[in-house]
Amino acid sequence: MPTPERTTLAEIVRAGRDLLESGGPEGLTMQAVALRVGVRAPSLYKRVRNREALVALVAEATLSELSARIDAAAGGDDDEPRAALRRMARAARDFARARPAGFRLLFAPGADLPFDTASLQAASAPIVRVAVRLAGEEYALHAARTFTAWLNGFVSMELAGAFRLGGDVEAAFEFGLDRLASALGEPSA
Amino acid sequence: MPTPERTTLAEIVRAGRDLLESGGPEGLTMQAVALRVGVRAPSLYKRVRNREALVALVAEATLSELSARIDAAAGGDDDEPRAALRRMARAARDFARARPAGFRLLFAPGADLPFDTASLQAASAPIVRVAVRLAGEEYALHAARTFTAWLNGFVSMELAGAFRLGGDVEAAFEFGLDRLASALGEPSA
DNA sequence: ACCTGAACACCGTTCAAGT
DNA sequence: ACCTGAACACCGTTCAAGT
Repeated sequence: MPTPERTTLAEIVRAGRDLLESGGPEGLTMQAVALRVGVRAPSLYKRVRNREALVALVAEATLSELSARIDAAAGGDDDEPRAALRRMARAARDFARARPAGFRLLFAPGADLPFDTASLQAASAPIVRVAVRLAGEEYALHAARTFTAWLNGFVSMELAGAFRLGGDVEAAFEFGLDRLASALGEPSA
Repeated sequence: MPTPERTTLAEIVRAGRDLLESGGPEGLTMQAVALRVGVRAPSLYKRVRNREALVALVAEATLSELSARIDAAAGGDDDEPRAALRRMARAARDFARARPAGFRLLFAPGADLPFDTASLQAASAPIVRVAVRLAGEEYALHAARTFTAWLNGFVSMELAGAFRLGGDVEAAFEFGLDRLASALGEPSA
């Protein structure tokens, strides 16, 4: 005798994301997720292999949202590359502030969350595209990695509260953005 | 009737660091730590408030070791600043590879591990010192933050396995190092 | 075919009782 | 003064039994 489905995978992932933001990683329990979607914990295992797999799905959903925001900020290909870089950096930083726990999950996995290579590629694509225009084909990947590393590092440290020596953090962000944009565009020394 | 101490805080923290590296964050359990130092789990609470406090101590010990390595790599004040920057970056990257789980703990805390501001200051000091020589007093802090953000971001992404678009990751590291050193030394645009 | 209560292993933490 | 077993609350996960 079939029983009607009382929830969906999408609903479960959404509940996971909400719980992650409101209660951190340790707030993301199977019981809390189950409660939110109106089911008992054992039922979750019909849709998801285990908690780790659910966390991976949450990470992937977060990455794809970040990816979409960066993409939207990238602008057209006729745009000034430095302006595009600035918009993408702001978009990523704003996203990290809106979803700090989700952002942390992305590049700071407990063990190593293997997100899909395709998702990672989609997220990098707009950055690589701007890097091509800025640094040229040959150095585009290096330039994109340098920019992404700086951006991810800056935002992570900001979220972790690691900037505590005084000074204007906002100005430091602008400084880094300016200098990187210049540096990436120059011919190699 | 006093009982002789069967372990010490230092021993407990060491056990915590070892377990973190061998089994990740979830391998760092109170029971495993207790077993290693030859005591039962409840006894740990004589030296440590709870697991979270122990993790904070592990993070702080890791930060201070990283700090020492960067300091050792900084070299004398008569040295070429770009060479010093390169040595410090290598030292940090080597450290992250030797203690990946510990490194992850530093800037990717579950909630927000509040490490001691003094430790943070000690860790930044050699970088700020080189930044002064490279960028001048006025922009030293901005420059140090830009460099640290890039370094931390690059190493974190490397550890997380986020560089998967092909290309030479080693060369990307050198590229970033070169371009940053140049960019930070230039007068502001 | 999905859902559930019951059960199990495991973990963090407290506490009264030992020495 | 430190250490311990026992106990409690909580979590992830499995599974037989319900519909």
